[in-house]
Amino acid sequence: MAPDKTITAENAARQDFMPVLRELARAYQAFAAYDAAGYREAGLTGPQADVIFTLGNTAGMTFKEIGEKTLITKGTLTGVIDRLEHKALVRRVAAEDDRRCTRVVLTPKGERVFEREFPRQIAYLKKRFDGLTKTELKEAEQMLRRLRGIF
Amino acid sequence: MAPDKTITAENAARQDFMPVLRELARAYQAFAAYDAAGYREAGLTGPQADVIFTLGNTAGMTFKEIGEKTLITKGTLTGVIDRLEHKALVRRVAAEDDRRCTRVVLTPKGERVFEREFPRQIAYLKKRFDGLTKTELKEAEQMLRRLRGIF
DNA sequence: TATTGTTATACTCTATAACTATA
DNA sequence: TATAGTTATAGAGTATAACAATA
Repeated sequence: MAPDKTITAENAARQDFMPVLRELARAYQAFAAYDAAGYREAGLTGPQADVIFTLGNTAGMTFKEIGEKTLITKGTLTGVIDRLEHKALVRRVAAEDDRRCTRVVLTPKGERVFEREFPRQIAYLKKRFDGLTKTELKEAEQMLRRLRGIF
Repeated sequence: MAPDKTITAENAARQDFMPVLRELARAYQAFAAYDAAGYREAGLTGPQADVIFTLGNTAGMTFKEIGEKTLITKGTLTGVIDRLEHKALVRRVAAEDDRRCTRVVLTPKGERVFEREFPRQIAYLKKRFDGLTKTELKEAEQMLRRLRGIF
C-alpha cells in the first residue's frame, strides 16, 4: 500500500514514525520518573541534580559551561544556582582571568552530597539494566544517537 | 575486564549503561525541543498541545481519562484545562450519568485548531524521518519499548 | 560592539494535601 | 467509604528581554 501523500487529522496518527516518537517519549518519561525518585530523596530537583553531578570531580565551571552541558539557559541557571547556593551546596567564585565570568564550585558540603548521591544514583539506575547484554546496550546507544541526529 | 563491583564517584560515569541513558535523554530532548517549536507557533504549551491532540477526533473525555492519556495529574490538569477554556479551545460539560464527572470537549474553535495544527505538526515531524527505512523504524520502536519496559 | 551573568516580568507546571459533591 | 474534580499552597522552571560590567 502506497503511503499517504497528504496528512490529515484522521490519518496523522497512522504515520509510520509515530510509534517511534510515542515510544521515545514513554521510554524517556519512564526513565525520568524513576531517575527523579532517586535524587528527590537527596532533596534535589532535576536541574539541581544535573548541576551537582556535572560539577562533581571538576574544578568548577562558568555559567556558560554549565549551561552548555545541562541545556539550562542563563536566565534560568541564575535561579538554579541561587537555590543551590542557598542550600550551601555550591558557591560562586569570581574568575581571575575574565572578570565577566563567574565560576561555580561545589562546597565541601556539595562535594559530600556528590560523593554520596552520584554513586548511589548510578547504582540505583544500574539495577534496571541487569537483563541487558553489552551488545544490546551498544545497539541501543547507536540507535538513540541516530535518532538524536535526525533532529 | 571484569566489571566494577563497587560504584564510586570516579568510576560511575564509566558504567556500560550510562551512554544509553545519556543518549536517551539527548534524543528525547532534541525531539522535544523540535516538537515544541512546532506547537508553540500555535500558541500552545506542551501539556496544552497534548490535551488538544488527545481530544481531537473524540467525543470528549473526562478529567480522569485525559489524565491517564497525558500523564498529567488531576490538580495540574484543572489548571491546564482552565487555560484552554480561557482560550475558548475546550469547554467543560457535565456528564449525564455520573454527576461527579466532567467531560472536556473541544469547542468549534478548538476543533479548527486541532484540524489545522495536528496534521501540520505531524508533517513537520515527518520531515525528520525521511532518511529512515520502515525496518529501522520498527527496530527503533522495539528497542525503545524494551527500554521503557525495564523502568 | 559583543559577551557574561543578573534582574525583572509574567506564566506555566509540579507536588501535595485538604476539601466538595457526588456515588 | 471511595471517587472526581477543585482549591490552596509553595515552589520551581520557562521564555523573553532589558541591563550592568567587562572584554
